[in-house]
Amino acid sequence: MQDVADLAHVSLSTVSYTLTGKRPVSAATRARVEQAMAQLDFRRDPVARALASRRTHVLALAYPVYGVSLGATLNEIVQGAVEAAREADYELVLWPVSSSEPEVLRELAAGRTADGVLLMEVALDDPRIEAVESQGLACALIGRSADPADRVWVDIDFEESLEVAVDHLASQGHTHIAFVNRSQADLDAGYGPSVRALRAYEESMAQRGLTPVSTPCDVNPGAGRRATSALLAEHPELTAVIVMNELALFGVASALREAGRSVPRDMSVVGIAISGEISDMYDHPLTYLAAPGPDQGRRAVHGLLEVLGGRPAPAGVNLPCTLQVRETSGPVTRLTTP
Amino acid sequence: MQDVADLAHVSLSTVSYTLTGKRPVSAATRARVEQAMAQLDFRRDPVARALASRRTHVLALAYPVYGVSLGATLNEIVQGAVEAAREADYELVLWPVSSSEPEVLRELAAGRTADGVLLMEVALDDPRIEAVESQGLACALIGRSADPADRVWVDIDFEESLEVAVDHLASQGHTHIAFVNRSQADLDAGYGPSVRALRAYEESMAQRGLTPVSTPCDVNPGAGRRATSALLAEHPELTAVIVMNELALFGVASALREAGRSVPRDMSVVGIAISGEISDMYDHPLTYLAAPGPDQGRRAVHGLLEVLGGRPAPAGVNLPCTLQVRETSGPVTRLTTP
DNA sequence: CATTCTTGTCGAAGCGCTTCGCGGAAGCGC
DNA sequence: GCGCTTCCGCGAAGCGCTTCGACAAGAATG
Repeated sequence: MQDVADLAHVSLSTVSYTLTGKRPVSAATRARVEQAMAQLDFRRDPVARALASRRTHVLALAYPVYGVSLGATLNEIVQGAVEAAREADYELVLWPVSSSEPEVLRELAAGRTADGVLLMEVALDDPRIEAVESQGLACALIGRSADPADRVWVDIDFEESLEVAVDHLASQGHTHIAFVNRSQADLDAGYGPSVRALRAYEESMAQRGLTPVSTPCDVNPGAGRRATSALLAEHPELTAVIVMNELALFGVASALREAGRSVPRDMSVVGIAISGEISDMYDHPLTYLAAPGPDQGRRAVHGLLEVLGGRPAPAGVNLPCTLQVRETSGPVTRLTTP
Repeated sequence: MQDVADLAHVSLSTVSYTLTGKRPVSAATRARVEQAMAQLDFRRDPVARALASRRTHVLALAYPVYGVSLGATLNEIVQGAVEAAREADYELVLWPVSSSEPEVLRELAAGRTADGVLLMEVALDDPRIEAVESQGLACALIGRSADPADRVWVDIDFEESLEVAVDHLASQGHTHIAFVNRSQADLDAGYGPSVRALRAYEESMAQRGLTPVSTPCDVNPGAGRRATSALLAEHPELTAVIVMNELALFGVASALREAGRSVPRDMSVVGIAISGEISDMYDHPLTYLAAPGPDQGRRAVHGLLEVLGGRPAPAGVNLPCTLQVRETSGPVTRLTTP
C-alpha cells in the first residue's frame, strides 16, 4: 500500500481513504491512486483490514453437512446469499456445523472470523441462536424460531403455499387430497416447516369442508414409496397428493406407477417448497411450488448487513412459493367410486 | 494478552511462546500463564495471529454448491476433513464455488484468508488447480487430475473397487453384469471417477471373458429407471447390475420392480463408491462398496498440513472402497434362458 | 477584511498478536 | 574459579491496514 502511495504521490492514508470512501478524496487524486493500484496490481490484505477495522467483511453461513437432505434446495439459498454478499463487498463462507452442535458454532463465533452468521433450517427452539449471539455476533435466520423477536428472519410462507396448492387442486375438482410431510422426527423436534405446513394444509382443507389425510415420511425415496402405498391402500378415493419432501417425491412416483395410477389422469402430484432443479429430476414435468431459495438467501444477507451497519433490522418476511403448473396436475377425470 | 501477562507476572512474549510452543517455557511459568488465561477466559484473536504470523490457520475446501449431487457422499468427505483440521488446531471453512468458476476461486485465494485449499471432485484437467496455485497457496486434491505430479491427492481406487464388485458377483455365478455409470456429460468432461470406473469395469469383465454392458446415466432417479429399463429390454439375460450413481440407484430399484425382477433372486444390485447413509435409504439393505469418504477428507487435510509445514507431500493414495454385503446380492438362482 | 466552514490531505498511533535479538542465570568440565 | 554452553525470559520491532487529530487552503459569511 505504501508503494501505491509513493507511485501516486500521496500518503498512505489517502490510499486507504480512496479505498474505503470514509473521507472525501478529490477526483484527481482518486484517479492517480486507482491508476497506481492497477499498475501495481495491488490488492489489500483482508486480514490486516480486519485487524485494523474490527470488521472481517466476512459472513458465515452455518451449513449442515451432517444432514441427509438433497443439496439442491438448500444450495439455492446459499447461491442467493453468496451473490448478495459479493455485491456488498462481503465474502461468504460456509461453516460446516450440524444443527445439533451449537457448541462448535459458539467456538467459531468466538474467533470472530466473521461479522455475522446466517442460520439455515432453524428449529422453533434453536440453541444455535444463543450460541452465536452470546459471542456478540449478529445472526440472521433462514426459517424462523418460535420467537424471532427483532432478529432478521426470512421464512417461507407455508400458510399461503399450502393454500395455493390445495386451491390449485380443489379448483380442478379434487376433493381427496393427501399431504406427504417430512419426517416424524422433524415434527417431534418442532422443526418449523413441517409443523407449520401441516397446520396450514389442515386448515386449507377444513375451510373447504374436505378431510385432511396426511402422513409424515422420512426423507428418502423408499419411505416415500411406502408412505404413498399405505396412503392409497387406506384411502383409495385419493386423487391428489401434495408432497413436501424432496426425496420422498421420487418414491411417490414409484408407488403410483405400481398402483397403476397414471399421472395426472388418475392422480395429481404437487411438490411443495422445492427447487426447480429437483422438479427437473422428476419423471414427468412436475407441478410444484417453487421455494424462494435464492431470494431467501439474498434477503437474509441484506438484513444482516443492515444490522451490521447499525441500522434497525428489517421486519421478518414470509416469502411465497410460486406455483409452477406443469404436467403432473390436472382435473379429476375419473370420479371416485367407493 | 497483556492482561494475562500481567496476571502471570511474565512478559507478553512469554505468553505468546507458551501458546505457540515455539520456544521453551519452564513448567512453572507455563502453569502460571495457563492459570491466568483460564482465569481471564482469554482467547487469542485469530485475525491478529494471522497478520503477525502470516498463517491464518484456516483451510478452505471448495464446495460445489451449484451441483446436483446428493450431499451425503460429499459430506462424508467434509466431515473427515473437518475433524482432521480441528485436531491439528486448524479451522476448516467451505468456499462456495462451483468447479466451473475457477476465477472466483482465484480471487478467494488471492485474499489469502486460508493457508491451503482442498479441491473436491477434481476433473482430469481442472482449471481450479492453477487458479489456487497461481496465488501461492498449496492445494490438495480429493480425486485426481490427469497429472497430479507431486501434489497431495487422495483418490478412490476404482480399479480395485470394480474388480471387487465384479468378483463378488462373478463368484456367485453371474456372467451378465451391467454397469450404470454417471452422466455422459461427466464422461465427456473427463471426470476421473466416471472414466476410470468404466475402464476398470470393462477390464474386470474382460479378464473373465465376460461381455461388458454399460450405460451412462444422469444423476437422478428417473434417469436411473429409464436406463435400467432400457438395459433390461436390450439384455434380458442380465442378472446383476453395478451402480455408481447415488440418485440413479433409486431409479434402478423402480425399474426392477416394474420389470417383475425380484432382488436378489432374479437380479443382484451392487452400489459402488457411495456412503452408508445413501445405502440406508435404499429399499432393501443394499450390498455396496462404501466410499472411503471421511478417510479421504482426513488424508487430504493431513497431506496439506505436511506441505504447509514445509515437509514433502506424502505420496498420493488410492483408497479402496470396502465391500459391504447386505441383501441385494446373491447367487444366480434362475439361469437365463435366451 | 477577519472569521468561520468546508474540503482534501498528511502523519502517527494503534489493532492484538508473533518473532527476533539480547542477556541474565544456571549448569558443566577442567 | 574460569570460560563455555544451555535454558528462559524480556523488550521491541513489526505484520498491512484503518482511523483520528491536525492542518493548509480556499469558499462562504458578516
